[in-house]
Amino acid sequence: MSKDTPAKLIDAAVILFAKKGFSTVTIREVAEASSANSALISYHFGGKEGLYRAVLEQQFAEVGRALLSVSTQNERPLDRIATFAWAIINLHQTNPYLLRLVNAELSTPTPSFKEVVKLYIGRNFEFICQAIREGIEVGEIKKEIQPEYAALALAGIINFYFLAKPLEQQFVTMNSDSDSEYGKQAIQIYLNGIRRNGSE
Amino acid sequence: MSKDTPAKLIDAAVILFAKKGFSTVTIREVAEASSANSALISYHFGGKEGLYRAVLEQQFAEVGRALLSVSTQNERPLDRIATFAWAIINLHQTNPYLLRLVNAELSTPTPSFKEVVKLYIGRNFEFICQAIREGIEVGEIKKEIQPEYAALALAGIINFYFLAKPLEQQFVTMNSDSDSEYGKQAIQIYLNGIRRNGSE
DNA sequence: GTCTATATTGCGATAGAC
DNA sequence: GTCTATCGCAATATAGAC
Repeated sequence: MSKDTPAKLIDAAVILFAKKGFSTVTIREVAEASSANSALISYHFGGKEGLYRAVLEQQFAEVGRALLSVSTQNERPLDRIATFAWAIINLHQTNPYLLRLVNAELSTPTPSFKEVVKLYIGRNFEFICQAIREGIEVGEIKKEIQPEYAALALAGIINFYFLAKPLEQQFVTMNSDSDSEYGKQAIQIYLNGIRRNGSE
Repeated sequence: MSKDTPAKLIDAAVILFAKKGFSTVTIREVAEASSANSALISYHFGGKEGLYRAVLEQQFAEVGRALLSVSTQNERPLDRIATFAWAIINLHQTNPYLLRLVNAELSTPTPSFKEVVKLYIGRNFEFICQAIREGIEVGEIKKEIQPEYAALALAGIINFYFLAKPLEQQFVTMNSDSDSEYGKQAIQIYLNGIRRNGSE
């Protein structure tokens, strides 16, 4: 059995919205890419805006699933941070459109987006902050580190690479395992950066 | 004497393009914001696209200037990297529209963007790579570090914070010197992360 | 150089047959 | 549910007076 029309439309729209941004994409484009009729977008989703909302919901459902496994583990703080970072890297690899969609909303978040994001991103942010606080308490992490800023630094070092990939490819030649190679380097730099060294 | 029309148009367009992205902004909006006539956009810049190109050029001229002062200094590698990072932070503080303009183009660069940007960003990227290579040679930086990936990590740790600021403010309360506070933490983490420790 | 008025295009949405 | 045809609108660009 082949996919039904709403699913076909969403699948095509995810790619187009991620690549070109909401306003640049036309419903005729989406229709052609999904071999459906443009009128069906209004019929099934109430319009272009409704299709976009459906796309966001489908994509963010993935985030919740991916990170559920991490937060239930119980390693030591530094290891927990590394596990989390790899989960994010894996998420971006398996779902390359997610970050682009988020990015489009970064500068001027829409109200509906804010709600969705605050839930998913806020949860992750708190998870990392907590791991850092614990790390400081048990002496694994330098006590000068401020958990909130250090959490943002981790977000930057992991996410920016995937975000700017189209630009980066103009300067660095990348192959199939550049992502995990970057992950190794980035996580190593970050953990060494916050780790409390014995001498101190 | 008041500013001439092209300058007025560019100044208004910088803000609008940064806030809303190229396709969402209408020439009528720009005209109203700059108290000029919309027809003058075609007259002076040959159209909306030409105005956008002029905006990018004006903004990126700033980047060139900011980096110039850094690259002429001649510190040791790690200090040079720190000086560079602070210059970028300062650039974002004094010019909050720049990164938003870049961000809008991150996923799908337009032709005008590619030409202007490849020059400026490529130059910065090479500058950092070179500093890292030197740092490895003189034993200041771990030899396992790969210069290209480490340069991308620095870009991420510095730029992402400013990029995602509208989102971050929902989780962290920020004040006027949060930027430099973040800068201290981020640069400290990064430099400690790549620095060769004495024992090794 | 600057204005008004308009030409032209392409969008999202819908009416109505099937 | 899906199609064709079309409406209504808003956008860029331009022609032509001043």
